[in-house]
Amino acid sequence: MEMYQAARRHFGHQGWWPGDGALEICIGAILTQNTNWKNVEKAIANLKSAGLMSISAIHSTPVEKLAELIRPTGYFNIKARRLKNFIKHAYETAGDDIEAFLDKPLSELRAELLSISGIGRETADSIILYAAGKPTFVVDAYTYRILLRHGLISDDYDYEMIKELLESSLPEDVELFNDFHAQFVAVGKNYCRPKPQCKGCPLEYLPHDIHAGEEF
DNA sequence: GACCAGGCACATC
DNA sequence: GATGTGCATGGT
Repeated sequence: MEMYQAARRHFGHQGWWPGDGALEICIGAILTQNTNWKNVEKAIANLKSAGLMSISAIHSTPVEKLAELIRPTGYFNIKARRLKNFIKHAYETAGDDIEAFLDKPLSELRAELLSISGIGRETADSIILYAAGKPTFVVDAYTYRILLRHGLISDDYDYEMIKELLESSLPEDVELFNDFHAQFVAVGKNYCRPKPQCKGCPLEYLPHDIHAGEEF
């Protein structure tokens, strides 16, 4: 919590997800896999201008055409398939109604998303938190790196362990989970690079010797 | 030119 | 279960 407050003082409220509507958030979550968000924005703009911002429209579009439109995100062939997989599942279970698709208990939705090829844990949690508005903590490469550098986890922590640590250390609150993850990304982009460049990091005064599992 | 970016599935041991 | 590899564009 202390870490969140320090970041928030520096960056302010982030107001994520940068996207418009639940379906666009789901699409963005898939397209941003291992990819800069700027490239995702271009791809989403391409989809929009092609009139492909509904489940049914994407469902009836050939995967080759989707691949061409999302080219800027990299991995475009595989991501086109992943997007189709997600859309096919949503279409078959909820038709054109993304809200209806997302409207189910968190654990059920998570299991369903994870069963789709191309939706892993981070993508599933991003969809659950930012599109469905349910309290799950999104762990990403920045989260791992920042917690590691602060000695809050060891390098053998996997995704579920980090998620558990954060969720058990914080009040279960959608707004908090939402903005905290956004703060992790803001800190990570600006200060916590793979090659350490921690100068000026708003978290740098925080103690680095706290042991994992303790409140912070 | 090297390195990085809000991962994931699959092969192999 | 852990480790390695392919996927690919665009910015610094």
